[in-house]
Amino acid sequence: MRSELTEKQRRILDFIVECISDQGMPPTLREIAQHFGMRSVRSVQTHLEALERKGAIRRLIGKSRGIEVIGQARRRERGIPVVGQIAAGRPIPAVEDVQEVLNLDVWFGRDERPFALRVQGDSMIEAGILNGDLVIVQPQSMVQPGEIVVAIKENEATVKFFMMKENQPWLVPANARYRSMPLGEGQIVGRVVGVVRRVKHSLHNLQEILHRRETDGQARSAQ
Amino acid sequence: MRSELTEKQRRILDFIVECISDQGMPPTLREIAQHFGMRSVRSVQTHLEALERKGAIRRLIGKSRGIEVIGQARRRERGIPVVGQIAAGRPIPAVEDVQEVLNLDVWFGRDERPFALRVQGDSMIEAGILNGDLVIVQPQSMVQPGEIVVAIKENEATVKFFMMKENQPWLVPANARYRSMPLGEGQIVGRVVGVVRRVKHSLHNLQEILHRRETDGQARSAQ
DNA sequence: AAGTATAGCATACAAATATACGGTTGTCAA
DNA sequence: TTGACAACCGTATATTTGTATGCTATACTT
Repeated sequence: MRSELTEKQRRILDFIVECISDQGMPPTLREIAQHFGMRSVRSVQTHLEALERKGAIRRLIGKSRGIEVIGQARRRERGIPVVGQIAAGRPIPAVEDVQEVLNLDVWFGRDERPFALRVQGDSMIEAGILNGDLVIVQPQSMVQPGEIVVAIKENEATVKFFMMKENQPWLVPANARYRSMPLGEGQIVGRVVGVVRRVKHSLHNLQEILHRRETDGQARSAQ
Repeated sequence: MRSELTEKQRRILDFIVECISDQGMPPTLREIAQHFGMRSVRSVQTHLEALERKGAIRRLIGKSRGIEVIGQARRRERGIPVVGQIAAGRPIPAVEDVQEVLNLDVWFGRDERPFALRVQGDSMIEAGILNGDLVIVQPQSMVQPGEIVVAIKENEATVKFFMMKENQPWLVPANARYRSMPLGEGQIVGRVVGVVRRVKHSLHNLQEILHRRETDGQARSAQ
């Protein structure tokens, strides 16, 4: 759909999105004309008509700044495009096809008020949850076995797998160096629906992995 | 600052924020008047003047819909609160102290146009990047050893650790079952600055971890 | 050759919109 | 009482803005 757009039309659409993003509202026709050095509103008109015809925007008739960008890049002004393919040989990674726009609000249904919790420790490392990660928690008291949950036990919040053992609820870490424990008096706070991590640069991670591999290799050759 | 606002002024400010959030642009004076059943724009004028005087908004003179909401609650309409402590014994997990508001845009400086890429395979599993995860990629051609990078090699995008070996760039997986490979003709697309995962519910993960632990335990007792 | 889409120009006009000036009615503190 | 607000109404005016017409030129398709 967006591929049908002309270069000019695409640039105008980008400008509209940029305006919404930067100054909080769509531009007027004249602001668009001015930005592109056009001396006539008519030019902008035809472009907007084309954009509307191609389904890229919707226009609120009569309203000032009545331009609404349709599609994924809709109202949430900023998002990170999720690409399906990136092509080699392009100057800057050319976004081949934008599959969706990454946005936390949309991802984790914002309606039910989730919250984020910073993970301390490596008890869930085998589930891909590292020390320092943020887990997105959906508050709920009922959870299913196999779900990753946040529970409060002895006044401390912990992230663990949830499972039933002998009809009793248990909290199971994803790290062989930790032990499972019964939920007991603890209470389920919610279910982990997402993980967000900001990757920090440190040689440490790589070195640790290489080291582990070496020792692993030695162990194998020793056997 | 907001506490100085009148009830009416606060409601008008809320309406403005709501408009920006819902229809993507601030309201006109008349839209505000209509919403509150006022029959004169003048009333809205005085309210906006008061709001501006009290520092809640800024006005772009002459511009239609030229209202800009100032302050934290500005344009980032929605975010997920990151909590430091959640308390036991509260009806709904009481957010004790909100440390920050999770927002992808803020987290991964949006200015430099990062994009997201869905990871296929488990070659980075030891770095906590699982199959299906989204990695946030900051486009750049120069990277440091130890950084997780996205590279294109043989027309395929891969996520790997980057390192120098014998003065040559190498791509190193975080999974002992995969092999390192020289970058060779491949090219660096960018650096992984973040990981975002939507946790799917499946017993599989837990079962796999429990199974691994069992076999691990047997191996230990065998030694 | 005719039609259609793109990309411009210029101009006119009506509707939308912000702004300005003046007035009324309360409340509250000095 | 006076003064300073808050919260309204009404009206007038200038500006902004969307919409409507008409024109030129190029490229492409049928």
